[in-house]
Amino acid sequence: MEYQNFRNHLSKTLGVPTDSLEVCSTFYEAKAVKKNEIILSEGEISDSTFFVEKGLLRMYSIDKAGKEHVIQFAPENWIISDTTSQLLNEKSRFYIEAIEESTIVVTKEGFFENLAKVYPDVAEKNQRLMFNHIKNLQNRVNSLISTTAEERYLEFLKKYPSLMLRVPQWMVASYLGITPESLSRVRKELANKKFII
Amino acid sequence: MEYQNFRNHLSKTLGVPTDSLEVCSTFYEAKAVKKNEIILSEGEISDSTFFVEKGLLRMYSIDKAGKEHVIQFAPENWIISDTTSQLLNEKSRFYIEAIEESTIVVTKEGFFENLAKVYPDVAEKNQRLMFNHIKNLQNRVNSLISTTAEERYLEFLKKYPSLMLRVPQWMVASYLGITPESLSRVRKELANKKFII
DNA sequence: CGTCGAATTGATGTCATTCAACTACAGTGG
DNA sequence: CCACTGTAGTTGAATGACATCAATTCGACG
Repeated sequence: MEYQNFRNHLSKTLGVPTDSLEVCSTFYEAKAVKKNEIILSEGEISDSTFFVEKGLLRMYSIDKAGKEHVIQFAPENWIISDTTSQLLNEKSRFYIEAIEESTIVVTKEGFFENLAKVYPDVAEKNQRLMFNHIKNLQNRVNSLISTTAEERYLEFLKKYPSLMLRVPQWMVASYLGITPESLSRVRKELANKKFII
Repeated sequence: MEYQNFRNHLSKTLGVPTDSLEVCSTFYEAKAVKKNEIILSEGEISDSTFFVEKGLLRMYSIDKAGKEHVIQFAPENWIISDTTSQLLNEKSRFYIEAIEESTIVVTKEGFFENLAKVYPDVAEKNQRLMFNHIKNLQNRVNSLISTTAEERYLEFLKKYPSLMLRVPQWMVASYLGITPESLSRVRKELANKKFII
């Protein structure tokens, strides 16, 4: 069956039956994206959300100096979107790009509303997901203003154990808010202290 | 009339008439809080949101070393709550405290749901507010990983022009993720460059 | 007026950046 | 199959940004 992860995820997080997708089949479509393909660019307005069926995406910004800064990674079963662009109808300040060859499910405007019509508690469950997102962002802010690069790296390893193996090191550095060189040194330090990596 | 700001705010952001509050009057109450009074502590579980009718609140964390880190300020007409504690039912990791003597409106669990029953598009409008919150947090993360202390200070001044006059400088430093000493020097630098403060 | 926290300032230390050089390795085209 | 190229990662030396510690001043308020 297609969209297996998508179905399971919706079932698990929104509490709808796995065959519930038929009711809003016109509101989503699968898309294969190649490595390094950009599916959302700065300045675009998009009302889509992207569910990662397989593969790995990242969201990042580019500053005036031309440097990239990773805001978020999205491996399998994650939903990623620029909420600003999506609901507030503003131009996106971010890029979303595939780090690996991926399969994503693009849900269009109205998908969740439509699902909510048939399964009323979808709206509430959906809200819960958003709260979770806010929680993660608050944690990230908190950690950025209160911890060192080394601590943030250890947090990252703990929270996303397998991601380090799939994401280029310089992107992780960017996510942590440091340079690739600094991360390299942090890792060396940790290796010396016999924290195995 | 009481709760003037609260009514106006709900009317403006949620599109309900200013006299609509009667329908859910059992779901909120005003509260006067003194300066330095803590209305939510780490470890507590709270299903309330706090609307600032008058005054100024802040949300902050305390790290292992005992240092405070300001996550957010909330002046008049802001809503502040620990979303984690509120909807995910986990213990709060933050404190919420009054910086000035304040009047707040505490809305209890069910307030928005109840309002939404009578005014159906409240739910959607409410979601929009949450997206806005996410947008702000993303901006903050982006700025923390990509800009210097000076840039962040200037951003802060631009975004919250009057707040600098009401918030002790060391709290602003904490919000920016630097020490009070550093902020003092940043300000001195800017003064030299003839950016008037 | 005296006290206490806030803010400033200086001296010094630490962490992370920058720039540059070098290695390792994967992908490309001849 | 090998040479060429480009990107990732590491390392070193110098620099810069911010932190820490200590001393002093400022200012609000009882």
